Amino acid sequence: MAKIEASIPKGTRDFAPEVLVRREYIFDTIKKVFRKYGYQPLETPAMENLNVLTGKYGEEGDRLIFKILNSGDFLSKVKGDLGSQTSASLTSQISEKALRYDLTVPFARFVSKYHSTLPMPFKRYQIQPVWRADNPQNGRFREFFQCDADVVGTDSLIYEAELTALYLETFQKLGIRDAVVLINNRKILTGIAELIGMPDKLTEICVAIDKLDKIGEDAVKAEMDRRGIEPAKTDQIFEILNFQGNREEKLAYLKTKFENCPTGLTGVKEMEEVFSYLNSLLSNQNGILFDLSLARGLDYYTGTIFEVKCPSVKIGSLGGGGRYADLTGIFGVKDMPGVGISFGADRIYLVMEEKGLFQNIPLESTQILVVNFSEATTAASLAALATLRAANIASEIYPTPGKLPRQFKYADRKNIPWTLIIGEDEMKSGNCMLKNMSSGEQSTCKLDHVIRMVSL
RNA sequence: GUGGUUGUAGCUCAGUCGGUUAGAGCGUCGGAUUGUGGUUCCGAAGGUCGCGGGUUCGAAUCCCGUCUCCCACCCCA
Repeated sequence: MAKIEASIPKGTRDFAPEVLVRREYIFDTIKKVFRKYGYQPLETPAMENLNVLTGKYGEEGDRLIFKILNSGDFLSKVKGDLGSQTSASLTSQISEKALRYDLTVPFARFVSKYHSTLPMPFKRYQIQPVWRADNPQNGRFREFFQCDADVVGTDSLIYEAELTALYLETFQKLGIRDAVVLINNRKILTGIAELIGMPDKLTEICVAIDKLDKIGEDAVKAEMDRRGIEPAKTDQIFEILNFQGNREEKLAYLKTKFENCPTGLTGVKEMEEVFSYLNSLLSNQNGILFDLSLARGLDYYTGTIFEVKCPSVKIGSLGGGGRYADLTGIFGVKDMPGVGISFGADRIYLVMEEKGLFQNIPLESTQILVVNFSEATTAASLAALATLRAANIASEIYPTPGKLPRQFKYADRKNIPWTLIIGEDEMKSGNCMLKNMSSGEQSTCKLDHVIRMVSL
């Protein structure tokens, strides 16, 4: 039989046990905080109908959606001559399903389908993989996990403050102490676009200034020029973006700028409201930064926008989110505003690894390895194993009798902290021997003493 | 999707100008060691040199294609 290469698709990963233990620690931490803030779990299918996904992420986004071929002889159903098709016309005929690209659109679909039966406002969290046909890079994969929390059915800005607090608490719990939550408001950016007389260029402006911290002011200005924004207007934009001051000073400055700009003023007022809630909710707000240059590329955001950065590690953002005025309109359900955030678990992992934050997470799963001393003692060892498991102690037995060194090595490899030996001598006296694998100390005792020792 | 880069044992990497049987360390396995591992010593296994084609008397080495890794762009977590 021909040998098949044991490779996996580009940008995907196997998660070995020692990696997965750490990933699960991240997911568990996030999940616990989500629940503590009142968010309920949701899962949706890996695949969605293609028309649910297309057009939601811009032209670039459509290109990055993984499509699934129809079943059966899909080519025979193509209308007209195969050779004269474009990729787009062919795709729509041979594919009607695709892998989900994010968790927000499937959530919107879910809410649209079940809104009449859901408690409103509906708060859900969702931790599942998503797929993008992007080229991999550091911290970028084709299959990766998103951890989203959203609340829909309300435009209360209390949730903006709540999600900010949720972000900070989670990163504190994970040990990423220098994580910074950047906050801005799309209406302020809209105001700026109106101020310079180019409201139709909002998306271009956002895409360009979103790169500010990555490529610098000069490069952003050059990009704005390419995108059809005159240098004089760009200078006007930067005059506002570069304003130095604390929250209150920034807001006061913007108010004077937006004197004749209702949209911009609304943005300022929303920020004021969010900050007032935050003042009640959080005593320490060091990790929150009102950043006028925060823009975010996605166009469905209409109000507050968030992004989490870790300044000490060279990697993209660790999370992001924002408020959207209309989540479900495309599915025919009106008046469903919402706000949500997302954690990038894969990048959080890389940051924690780089900072050495996994040291304190125990790698072991099994607590006791029961040594399989000899054929004569296997039965007694199995009985002890059953007792340990009945006492809720994670334990396992070595499969083949004999060769103590090999059994100890196995315990080492799996980071098992204790071994339990029942040899001929112990069996006769009705005892067992418990060995601490890191200190090497061992003592003979009764099994129920072992249970007490290890349960400590 | 565009451009650059990388690929040799399970892992990290040598391999000269194209030349006989492709090496090392670590790891694995066996033994020293039939009641004690993480130390030591001895020994062994393990390779379609990413894959496919081409040039050549001869290719890990040169050429083309392709896949993958990493990097940049686009975009994003």
